[in-house]
Amino acid sequence: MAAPAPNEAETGTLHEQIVSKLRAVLLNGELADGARIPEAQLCLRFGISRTPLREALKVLAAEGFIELRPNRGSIVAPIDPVEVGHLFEMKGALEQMIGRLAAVRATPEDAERIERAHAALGRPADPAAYTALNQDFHRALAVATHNPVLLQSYDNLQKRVLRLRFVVNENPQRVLESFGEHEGIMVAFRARARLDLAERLEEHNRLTGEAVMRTLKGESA
Amino acid sequence: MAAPAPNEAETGTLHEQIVSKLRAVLLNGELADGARIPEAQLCLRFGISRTPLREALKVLAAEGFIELRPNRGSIVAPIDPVEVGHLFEMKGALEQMIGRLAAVRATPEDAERIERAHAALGRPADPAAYTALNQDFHRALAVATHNPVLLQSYDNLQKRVLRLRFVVNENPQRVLESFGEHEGIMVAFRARARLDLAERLEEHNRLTGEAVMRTLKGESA
DNA sequence: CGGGTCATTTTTGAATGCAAAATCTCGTCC
DNA sequence: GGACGAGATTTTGCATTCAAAAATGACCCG
Repeated sequence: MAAPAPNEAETGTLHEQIVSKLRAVLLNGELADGARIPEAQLCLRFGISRTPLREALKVLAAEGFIELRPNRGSIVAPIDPVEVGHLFEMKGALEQMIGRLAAVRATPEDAERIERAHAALGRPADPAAYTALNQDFHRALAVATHNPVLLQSYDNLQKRVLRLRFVVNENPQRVLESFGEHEGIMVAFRARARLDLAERLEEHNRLTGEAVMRTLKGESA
Repeated sequence: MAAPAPNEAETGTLHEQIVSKLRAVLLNGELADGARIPEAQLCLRFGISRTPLREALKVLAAEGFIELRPNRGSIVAPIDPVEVGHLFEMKGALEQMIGRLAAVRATPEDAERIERAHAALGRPADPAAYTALNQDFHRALAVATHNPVLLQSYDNLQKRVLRLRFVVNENPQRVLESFGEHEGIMVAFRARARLDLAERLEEHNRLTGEAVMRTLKGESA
């Protein structure tokens, strides 16, 4: 109940709602990686016909969550370790930018949201909750840049990374390390030290990415 | 005939082709900023029915080229100076990343493409061609990062910026300055000086953005 | 019993149809 | 002359339908 943050609200056009719901289905891991998308079933479930559902599928495909195979239906985009590396690399660039901008632009309200998200993360409940709270925290920093173009791109990357949690279970050792890094990030943020914050965020992202990549490689081997 | 580079090829699924063609219509300035999208007309022109066209519209809306107004049709996304600032800011982060990565990862073939694109830009033909050649040049650098996630995001930003050329005619003074900056970029690239290249690309982008913003403000005033 | 072929069923992609909403038209009144 | 509003017209959004492609599986033959 604490963290409804990264989910889109029930608002907006019907089309947007369908896109959100469909994305949620993918992010909840209801459909295995590489699984066929059950169009008919989802239509039933959402109470709509195929036309609007397929519109949503095309959007999600453009966002990288789904793969469209001509005449052979859509599948949940399979996780490709090479692509995961690229995702984290790209996210690194955004994290740096977030650090530089958030330090300068965060309003008192932003700062409060960030502090709260960090505090919530400080008392880790179950591992499943950790991932969500962690994303809330980082997203709060992204919001503080007040750049919606950046935020949209960041959200997309975060969600694509979020899918990985079903194939690489969170590494407890890495989670512990994260807490220390988060503290450092907060120190830099509170001091509004832009370059320091940027560097810490970038490094935190890099370390997380490396841990994920190691696990990915380990599990495939 | 020289520069077919940034346009998607005639390949891919039918859906992708429709998206490309539609994007081309928008980028060619056939439809004024804020104009209603003539669904029926485009269906005729592309020889398709409304269903696949509307799928493409949703994708372009998600990419930021179109605005969907419930029950009131889609319009060409109006140019908002604030958003333009955000676009350039975001692009700045990517340019930096491109500099750092391209310097290290460019293959000899990449280098050759970059040199050619730069040479083509060196002998400026008409102003319309300049914008396209300029984008080719910068895109060649982005390609040299060998990161498709980055490239896709970069392409999207470039295209959104490209639309501006119909509202802010290229400033000759600024174009001249660009040549110098491009030379500097090439020097850094040939030396594979990652930080120098990153900084030059970032600055070049910033200066371009500032020039565009000045023109935008001037014209609205 | 395994492999391969052809008919059947299912699924996909796109055109068409239909109800609801918005827009336009034109006559009326102030 | 211009503002208003009822009715016709167009446009939108979605459901439905239809042809073509792929998946299934029944059958045959070696």
